[in-house]
Amino acid sequence: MNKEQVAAILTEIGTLLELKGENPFKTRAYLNAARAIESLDEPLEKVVAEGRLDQIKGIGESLRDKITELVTTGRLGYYEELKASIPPGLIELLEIPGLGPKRILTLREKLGIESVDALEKACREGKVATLPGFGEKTQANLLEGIERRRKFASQHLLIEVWSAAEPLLEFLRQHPDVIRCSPAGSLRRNKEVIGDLDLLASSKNPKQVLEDFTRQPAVTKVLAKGDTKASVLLEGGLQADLRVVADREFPFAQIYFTGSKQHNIVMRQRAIERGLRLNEYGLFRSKEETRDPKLLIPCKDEAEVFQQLGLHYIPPELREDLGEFEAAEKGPIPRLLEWTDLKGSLHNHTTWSDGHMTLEETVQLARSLGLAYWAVTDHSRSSFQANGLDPQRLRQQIRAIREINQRLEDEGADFHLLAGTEVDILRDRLDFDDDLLAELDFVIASLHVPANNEAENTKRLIRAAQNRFVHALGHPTGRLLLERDPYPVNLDAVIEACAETGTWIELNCNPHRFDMDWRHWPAALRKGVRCVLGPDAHRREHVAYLKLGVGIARKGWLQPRDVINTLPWPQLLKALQRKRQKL
DNA sequence: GCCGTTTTCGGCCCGACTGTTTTCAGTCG
Repeated sequence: MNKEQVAAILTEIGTLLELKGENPFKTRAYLNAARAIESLDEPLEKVVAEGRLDQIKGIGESLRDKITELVTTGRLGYYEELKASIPPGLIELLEIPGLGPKRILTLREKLGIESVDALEKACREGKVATLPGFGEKTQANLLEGIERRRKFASQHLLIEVWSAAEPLLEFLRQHPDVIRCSPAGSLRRNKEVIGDLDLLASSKNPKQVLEDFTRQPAVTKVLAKGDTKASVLLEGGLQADLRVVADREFPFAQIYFTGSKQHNIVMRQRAIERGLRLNEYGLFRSKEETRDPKLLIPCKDEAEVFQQLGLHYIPPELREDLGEFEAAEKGPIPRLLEWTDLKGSLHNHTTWSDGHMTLEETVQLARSLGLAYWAVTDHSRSSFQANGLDPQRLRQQIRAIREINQRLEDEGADFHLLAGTEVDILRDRLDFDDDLLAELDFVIASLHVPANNEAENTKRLIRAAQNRFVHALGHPTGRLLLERDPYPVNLDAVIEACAETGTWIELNCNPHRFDMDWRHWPAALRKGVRCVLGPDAHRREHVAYLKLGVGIARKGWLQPRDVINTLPWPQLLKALQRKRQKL
């Protein structure tokens, strides 16, 4: 059983315990352990075999034994008994906003409700409103929650949430009563998938700001509105929360509402260790709960708050409690990749396969962005659904690209178009022979038709990495966010093979993919693997994906030196030759 | 269930909002 599977079971145990009304800290212990297992950068079997499980922070005696049982036998008696004791429909009930373990228990005991359907029926019959702790309003809200859940996804892609956030941020920037404003939550942390949109503002007149916020054109319903906070629903079902604080409180609120939750727990803990108290209103010289301005340690921005807690500044993207504290204690966090570091783009399509730009339009676009190079990597013939090129068409395309480059050179332009391919990784070989691949400047190899078998997929990817003409592996897990899980593959082994052969791995910047996942990059970097940031651009507007991808790359701790397409043209040429000479 | 230069027991981050209540429980983030 691999890390992801073990983590999923531990998380599920946490949820089941929550439903049982167990001690919430016990629930949290399971969720913490799941996270700890997930972020392990060595094989779980190895840690178990060497008896090092309980050296991991958050895993004690009991969890050590349970994880060992899972890894060695593939089963866990405790989990199976727990699961059998709870009707499966209850987990779904927990997803209805407004329902937690206590109310679910009441619904179950008084009305025998154990599923969303049963709840809906009871609400419609008016039975729920009669229960203690419930009322007409709660009943109506539950019904609405059920309907909304049916109609809209509860999770949204980063790109959708940014599009919704931008007009709201613009409204805040323009508002006469707003002093400072900022995105917050998982949006500011650039998570690939987001639950709801969090915004923060400072003002002397919060009531007015909140009032005007709830009247924005995109708002379809006001869920809550108080003196400091409002929640609304936007078109498309996305929930947006705005919190308004005094300007003095802004940096503290920014830290608090940016999260993550786990990151904040450590921050508060650090404050307590120093005899201080941290909340969204400030950092106070007090052990007691307080908002007393006389005890406030004033900070003008987030960096000063971190400094007070003995830390260098931690960029929002890294605030996941996945190693940022250890790093920020030791010294400054390295400068992470920025959009302006990119010198070119290496994974792109044209009208020759399934793209919507011609070669000429591609050149125009890339030059208008000030890029120094751009690789054309159309699909290979087996991707017939994408109008993949056969060897003859690819050779034609290479000639066309060489002609364009000749013309650019004659014009004295400082721009280069690379001839490349996104070659399919087939069952037993690549879609093009080595002699054809050797004619290309850049080769990225992708698995588009995976097997339903981890060993098989791993083998295919490793074989592709071992080919001396393959520069990079494209979107190495094939996941489509909110649509399709990654295909089964042993990524640790693939990363190992890429490290050995000097093969780069793509961080595909298509917002549906963001593949390879940011969580795997720190381990890959430690092994010496480098990254290609690929927009996988099929249309003109897809170049914007590069910018989004930079946000994800930052979550993976990628620095400019780790990313191939930050290299200036002459160095890129050398880097492209290296593997062919080495193997 | 985890954890410990204040602790091996008693903590574990903590405040806002809603709705059902007449002072607060439950949920949420």
